[in-house]
Amino acid sequence: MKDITLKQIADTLGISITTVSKALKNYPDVSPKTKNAVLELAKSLQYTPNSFAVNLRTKESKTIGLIIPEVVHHFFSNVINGIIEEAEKSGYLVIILQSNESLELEKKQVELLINKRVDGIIMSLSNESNDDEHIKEIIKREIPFVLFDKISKFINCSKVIIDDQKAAYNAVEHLISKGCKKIAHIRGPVNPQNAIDRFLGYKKALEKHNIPFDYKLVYTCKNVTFEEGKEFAKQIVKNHPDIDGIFVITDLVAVGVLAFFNEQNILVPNQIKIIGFSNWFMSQVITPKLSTVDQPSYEMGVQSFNLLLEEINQKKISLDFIPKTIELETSIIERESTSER
Amino acid sequence: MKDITLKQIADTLGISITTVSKALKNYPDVSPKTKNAVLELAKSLQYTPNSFAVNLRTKESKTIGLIIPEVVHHFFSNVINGIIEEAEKSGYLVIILQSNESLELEKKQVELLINKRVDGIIMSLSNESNDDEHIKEIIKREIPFVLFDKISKFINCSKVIIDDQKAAYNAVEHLISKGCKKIAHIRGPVNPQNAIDRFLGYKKALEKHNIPFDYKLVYTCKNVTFEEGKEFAKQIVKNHPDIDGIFVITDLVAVGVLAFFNEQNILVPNQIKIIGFSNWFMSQVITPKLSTVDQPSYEMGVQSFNLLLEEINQKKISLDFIPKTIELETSIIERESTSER
DNA sequence: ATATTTATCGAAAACGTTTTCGAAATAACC
DNA sequence: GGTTATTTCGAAAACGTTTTCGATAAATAT
Repeated sequence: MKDITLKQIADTLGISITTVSKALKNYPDVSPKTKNAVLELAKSLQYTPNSFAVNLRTKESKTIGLIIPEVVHHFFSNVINGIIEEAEKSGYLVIILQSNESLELEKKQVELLINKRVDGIIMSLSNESNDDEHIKEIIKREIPFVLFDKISKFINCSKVIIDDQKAAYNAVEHLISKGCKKIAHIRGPVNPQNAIDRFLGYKKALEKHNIPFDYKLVYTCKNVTFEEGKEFAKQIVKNHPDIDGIFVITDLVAVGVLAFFNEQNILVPNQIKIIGFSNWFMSQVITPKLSTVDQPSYEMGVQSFNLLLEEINQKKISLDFIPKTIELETSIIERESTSER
Repeated sequence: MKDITLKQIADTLGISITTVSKALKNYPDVSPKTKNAVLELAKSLQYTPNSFAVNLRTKESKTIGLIIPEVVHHFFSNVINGIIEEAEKSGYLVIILQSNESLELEKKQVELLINKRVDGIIMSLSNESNDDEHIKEIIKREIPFVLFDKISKFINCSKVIIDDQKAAYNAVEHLISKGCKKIAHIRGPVNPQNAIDRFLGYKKALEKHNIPFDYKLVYTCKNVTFEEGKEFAKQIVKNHPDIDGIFVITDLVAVGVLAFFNEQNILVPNQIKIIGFSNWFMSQVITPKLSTVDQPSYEMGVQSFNLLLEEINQKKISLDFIPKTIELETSIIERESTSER
């Protein structure tokens, strides 16, 4: 059961490898008769070109790499979905690697992909990551490169993002419009840009509506987990029993907050209103249903791939490619956790 | 910014490509002096072998393919996680493709991976899939192949599974031990083996405890969604108000059931007890906390890859490989939804 | 008729590596 | 001294494709 090669087709047909190759690729300089003969034989033999040889010859593998903090995550798994499906439309396959939010591991994964010689890399930075050496290496080697969601402002490359600051601003303003006077913020880790921006949006909304900012009302997640949500909720009611609204960095943590309030029979939205971020599927399933900011995760995947593809194709022609940034729209989804009463 | 090749190292050192290659691969027939020179230069030039050329020459790509019904799924995303991490330990990368529960798409994905000449394929069958042509093609081509979770009994290949029938039996017996007398089953689609086995386990447990089996108490999911869970819960209370226990094919659907009961103020576990399957993270977060069957998803990924690796290595030596089946343990996780009252 | 265009083909180089096998040089032996 | 082992190296083939470019034959034009 050996693989069929051009040579075998050429030999059985008594023609050259060149002609066979040309026939299969529809070159104009092969007669209809021989072309048909080749096509027929190739089909009956189930010939498929040896991709290893094609890769070597064409210097591309029709494979891209994707590095994300974690696969088991409602947001990222939806992005994966978008990337995989969009890539397949253009004949690209996707290799997925995780950084587990570790800079060290992220570096290793980048190295793996570079050595693998993927045609491009899509990435969302780990919490520890900024414009480090491994990223510079990607840029230096002129490997098509797109960042999404968790980006760094200092990296000059194509990006797919949302306006985290504006989205957060809107979320907090939503709380205010529902009558909240004292609003806490459970924010993401200190480093990632999106956590910073959401925090800034929170602060800005307070200022805008003349609510004094109090850094004691800001709680900072380390691992962004359900458990952290529960823990911070506990601290919030203990330290600031008069708080009537919380803006939470992401739905998973917000669900933790809700879980604690449910246990303690603290009424949401009556006593405290909660708004999350990212519109996780589960947030409309729990009680009370969680208000949130919709972040188009699947669409982010689609756009990220298309941006990468553009760069791949552009760089085949000329190396001077101007990075582009696509900003996707978000929207407030109002549910029970912020209803008026 | 051209890639470094063996030839360049050879030329600058005034030696042959052969010797450079040997030095890098630690062949015994190269003197310590030249070896060091090569190693040093290679390092300073950041040489990495061109994987396209290596693939062509060695006929392997250190890449495997993974086909699953869907990425955005608590069970499968955990399996992905296990496979990716385990594969990386052995220097393998993973290409992920989805079948979206469609046989047609699954066939296409298999074809893509075969043409890509991956070193092996790990797969969980779509609901529509049995022992079809595309699977036979994998076997015929002697591509290392592992099925996990959603398998077919008629395919002779390595497998990683759980004993669905036994697990379901235990789940239903758990309900009975908690006092349930009339137990409904929301089952998976008709075709998949695991849905069949779980149904059989349900039936067996009833028989064993002298509870008459009534096919009217079996509800069959089409899409296995949250919404279906809600809908079936509605039907159940309407058609059989005296039911006091439900065994649900998977946690997501069971959460739907709980959501409906919450809305209707039907008390769980007091009026009806519920047990799910697969131990989704969310099931311990909702109210009431869902009892379930723990299915080791991450471990399934790890074992699947290791089985595949075994087959890959074995087939390098000799083509007659005897498929192996690994059966992983499950356990009942008792939470609020089946507590005594 | 010859000159020129057009249609059809194939030789050969190239992509970068791995590995076999033989050659050369050196060391060891009697 | 010559013979045999040992060490160290490199030529060359092979993996299977793509593409350039030149060659031949046929068709058209002059």
